[in-house]
Amino acid sequence: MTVITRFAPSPTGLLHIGGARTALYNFLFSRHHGGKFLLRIEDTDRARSTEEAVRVILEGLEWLGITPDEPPLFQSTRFARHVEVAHQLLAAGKAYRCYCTPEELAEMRERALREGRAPRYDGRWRNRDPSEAPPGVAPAIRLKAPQEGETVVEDLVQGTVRVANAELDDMILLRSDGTPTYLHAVVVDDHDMGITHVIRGDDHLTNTFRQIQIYRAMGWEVPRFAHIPLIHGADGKKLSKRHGAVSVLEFREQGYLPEALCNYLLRLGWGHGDLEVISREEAIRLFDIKDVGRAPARMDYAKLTHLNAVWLRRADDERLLAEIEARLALRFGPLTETHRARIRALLPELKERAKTLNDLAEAASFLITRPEFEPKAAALLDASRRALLARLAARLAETPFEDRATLHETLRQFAEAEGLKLGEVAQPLRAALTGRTTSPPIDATLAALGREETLARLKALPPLEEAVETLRDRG
RNA sequence: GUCCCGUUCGUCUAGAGGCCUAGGACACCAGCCUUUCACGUUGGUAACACGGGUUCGAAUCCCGUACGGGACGCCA
Repeated sequence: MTVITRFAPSPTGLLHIGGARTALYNFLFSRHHGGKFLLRIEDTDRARSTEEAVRVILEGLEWLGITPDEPPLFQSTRFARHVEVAHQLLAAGKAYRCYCTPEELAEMRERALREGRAPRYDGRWRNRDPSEAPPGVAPAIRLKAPQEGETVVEDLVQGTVRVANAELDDMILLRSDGTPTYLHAVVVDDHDMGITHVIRGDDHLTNTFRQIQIYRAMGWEVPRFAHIPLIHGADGKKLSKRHGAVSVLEFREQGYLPEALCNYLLRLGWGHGDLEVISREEAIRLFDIKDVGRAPARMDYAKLTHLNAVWLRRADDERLLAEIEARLALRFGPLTETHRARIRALLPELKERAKTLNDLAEAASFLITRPEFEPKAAALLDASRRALLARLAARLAETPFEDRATLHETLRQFAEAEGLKLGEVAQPLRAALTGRTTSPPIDATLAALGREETLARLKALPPLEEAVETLRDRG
């Protein structure tokens, strides 16, 4: 049997990391078993569904590399089929029309709650004769669910979960306005799509019992289920639109790499020994739904960021260059080939130091624009250091810049001649060239910037007394 | 309220009765490396929710308690 899984988000909000992880697990599971992964957009709630949300889901999945094997199916297009199945059930005597009014149901619920019972439909139309139907009332169609025995889910994650059928009431299949309910539509679609494994959030676990009853009533094969725990926010509360649920696209904007986010999401609720850094290929090879934990996990940005730094260091330089360029161009306009060459030259050093693409772009910015000086850097550029740098400039004017080792040696000899330690030369130089007190190694920085630009910056050092004063005033 | 699920360092997890003096990762602290910052590296702080069983032996099995989560809709 070919494994077919699906991700079935409703386009009423964002694609947040909880949804993204569900999609990832479905994807990995199907790939691990050489099967298919499908996408179904559950847009039956027309009032709340938006095209924008659909776009965000599609774009988010695309970015994460979790793409379906077939074009997405929109649930709203399946309306007629949902109705058809409900009527089949009706004709087979496995469903019935219920003429209860909303007021009646509300009262039923209230009384149950008051008497400490679970709020359930009491089945008052289950066995009534259709001739008793009140005139002018449009009926809902309810499933004639078994009342005795129990319904069991052999869940791949949760294990065997059973509930007494007496706990379940007769669910509505078709509303009185003729539209299908979610629970019914999902079953019909999953069946028609040939879904073999339903992997979803464990907030659906208790829905599963009712869904199984529909499969049974139709005589359909019941798929395997795997209910994975929800992801909670950093504060341990459920992720919701109002509460820490950010779109996966925001992670992209913040400079996270899709492979890092996937790696993080994979490890959130799943583990394989001591493995932490896991590629897509390894994930496909190792992923087993049985290894998914049962407790909800919390989002931890620090770990995500760490993983991002790991993947950043492994990333291809040209790809990173494109990402940096896209970000810097927003601030400084199009880059020139000279700029690109500088970034390329320093990239191996820059990527060691960055946690996100945004960090990386920021750290590279001095290569394409004259720096603004941080107070601590400005403080390094007092009169005597400026004189020192002027003497150094004369030496650098005669030094080839192609080779880091040569530059390093030049600096070392210069420092020695001045009776200084290397750092006492390197720090003012770094400050003058980058405007900061931290940067990649000074020889690499010089080499990337080139002789012409280096000398120009040393010559054109702006007066920075003001900054120095400010720093002094602050203590 | 009823039903369902869960509970190992701050966080993510390893752990399928003896391999556990409970391992790894992030974060944190200290040291080393060093031209700054990172990287790297060495070490450290830190957990089996609680109470009863079962067993020669329990983080692992059973029961209860507490706490957390989810579901109970003519929402999805």
